[in-house]
Amino acid sequence: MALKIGKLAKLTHTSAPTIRYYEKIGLLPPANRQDGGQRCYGEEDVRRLTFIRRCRDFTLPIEQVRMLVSLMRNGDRSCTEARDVAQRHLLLLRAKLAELDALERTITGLVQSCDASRATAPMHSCEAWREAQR
Amino acid sequence: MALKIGKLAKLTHTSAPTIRYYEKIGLLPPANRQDGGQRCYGEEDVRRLTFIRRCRDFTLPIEQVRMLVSLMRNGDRSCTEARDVAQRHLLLLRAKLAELDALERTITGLVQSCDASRATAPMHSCEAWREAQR
DNA sequence: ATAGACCTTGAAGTCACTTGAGGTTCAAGC
DNA sequence: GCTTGAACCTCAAGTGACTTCAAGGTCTAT
Repeated sequence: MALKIGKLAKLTHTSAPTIRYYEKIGLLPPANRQDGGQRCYGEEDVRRLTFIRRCRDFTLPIEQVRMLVSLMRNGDRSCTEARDVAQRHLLLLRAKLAELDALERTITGLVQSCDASRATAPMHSCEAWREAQR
Repeated sequence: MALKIGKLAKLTHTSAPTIRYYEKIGLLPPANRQDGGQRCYGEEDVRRLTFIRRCRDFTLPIEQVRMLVSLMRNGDRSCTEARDVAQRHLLLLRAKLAELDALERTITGLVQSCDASRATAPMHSCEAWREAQR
């Protein structure tokens, strides 16, 4: 393997500055370096960063992600604490999925009605907008 | 009707400061005031703020929400522009739904495995963590 | 009429990046 | 071997979207 930062960023849907930022705040461990000083990564890093990004996409705060990740790494503690964090956010996550689903329906309807009215009609004739506001 | 800011905040899952902030940056119109100077709102505001919050939950930037809302209000323009914004974000939204779904499965598995191992076992015996990192 | 919840403004603080400046390393083509 | 250009480096400052604070005014229930 041996990925450079740009490749890792692409694989995990993040950005190079974000990865450096995570390293700086200790969410990722200091990366191994090549001779020239450039960071290089392996598969483990891909898995870990993917997990972190998913948590962040769901707006789990950095401090809680840090806790989950640290508990994942040193296996000498009970997982109760981590389980509780996970459990709490699972409820939130489900609520959020429902909200996003509602938004998806709203916007899908919007787009379809706009298309149906041939895209050149004035807004007030675009039923979708009235719908979207309900 | 006639809601005060706190009630509106509760109904729309926002906060009073957030509502004032939205008014300040022009995302919401200046609110009607009672005698004492306190803001009062109606059903229209509930609908509008709910739509705004859903967009924000999905991290649509304020400027794009502003555009959708403004297009919604003055019906004298073609809806093409709004349709495009909506369409672009619909794709993103679906990708995000898939990601959140993946996270939900990961975390559900995590919680279940933790429960199964009786919550007192050390982390390394908690299969869920290894799973979560895939 | 007075306690306590709820409201007002403006300014400062916070979180999680993101961008910019100015320089170094690396892989490819000549 | 040399050059060119993309991708990398560090450090500091900037940004978006709130959130919190300070210092007060208003409203409702007892």
